[in-house]
Amino acid sequence: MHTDKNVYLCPRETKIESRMKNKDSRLEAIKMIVSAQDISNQEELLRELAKVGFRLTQATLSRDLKQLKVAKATNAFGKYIYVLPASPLYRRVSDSHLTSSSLHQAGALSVKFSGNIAVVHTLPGHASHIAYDIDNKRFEEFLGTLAGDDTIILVLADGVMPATALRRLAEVIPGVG
Amino acid sequence: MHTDKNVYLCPRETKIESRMKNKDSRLEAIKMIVSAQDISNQEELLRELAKVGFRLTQATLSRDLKQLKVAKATNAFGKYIYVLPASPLYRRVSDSHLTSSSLHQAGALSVKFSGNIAVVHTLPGHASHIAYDIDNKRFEEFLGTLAGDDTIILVLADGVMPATALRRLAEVIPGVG
DNA sequence: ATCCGGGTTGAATAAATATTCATTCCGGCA
DNA sequence: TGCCGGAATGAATATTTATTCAACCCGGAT
Repeated sequence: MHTDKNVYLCPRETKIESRMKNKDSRLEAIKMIVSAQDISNQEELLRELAKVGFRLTQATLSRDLKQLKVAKATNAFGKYIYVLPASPLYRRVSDSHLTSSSLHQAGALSVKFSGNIAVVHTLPGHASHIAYDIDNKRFEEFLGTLAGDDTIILVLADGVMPATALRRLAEVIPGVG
Repeated sequence: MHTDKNVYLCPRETKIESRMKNKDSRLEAIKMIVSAQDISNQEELLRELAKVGFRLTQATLSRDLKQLKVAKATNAFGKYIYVLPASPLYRRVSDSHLTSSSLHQAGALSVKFSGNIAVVHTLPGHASHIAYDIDNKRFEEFLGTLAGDDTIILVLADGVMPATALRRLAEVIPGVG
């Protein structure tokens, strides 16, 4: 038995729209709750949803979570919690790496240019680490990096001069240039 | 009945060290496998581990995953997969809604061009998957792709315009362009 | 030596979660 | 109008995952 037809009274909305709205707002509520508190399982979440007026079964909730791509993870205290997929806008910023720059000085060996490509050679194993730091700076001059073990390929934006690129790289790899 | 005492023969290691090493290398293997391929459930992971010589039960695997904080999530294609916490893909966010443009849906975040190179940024961990899809299309316009964790470098054939490349990419990444 | 405690594990089981199946509610179309 | 198809949903069920319990191994303290 569905309750939708009783829940939405606005005469200007078709029932389909009402149901959509119902589901959508439920999904919103789920996101809200999951991000606001530690939810360990679906029953718990069901209870929270009930508090806000959403009546649904575990089956539906499971489908909702799948649609929202909510994941079940373990927090620092070994407790299971649901987490939202991270928005790319809030990507993690490297903290510890950037400070220990003297390591990088030893890590990077050379930078060479060809066309719109720069190739950075590093000590074996250091490439992804350094590339990670470069990425986190989000320089407009660099479209992206791709790291192997001891080599980074760095794509420069159109029209960027090697000298400019070197200046940017110097922020990550002191001693370069 | 445990098999540890039969498994490790090196006389220079104490049994405790052996067991630690065993578990540690097993955890390493788990991280490796989980980051390299799409694992949907623990049985699947058990089979992969068996291929590499690790014998353990689902109970132990469950504990390992909890310790590693591996999360079960849903990928862009609605399939359940395990993801490592190291990737910032899953973390707690409080304010932001899931800005799910269709780009985002497919795991791709942006496409930029420079000269004969296109750089595709993706959600962490999605690059090789998307690159794989691009490769499978065997577009004449693309000479090849190279994928890292969240970046794809795509080499365009001579004379191919960004607009053309975008049209091709749109076949793989709905919403591009 | 003997006990105690912490850590690891498997088997069995409990708990949690996903899916199947059936139903309802439309909207579109012949 | 009546029929078809798709979306949403709940109940029941299947599947998956976590935990309980007992056993074992060791190291250190008594």
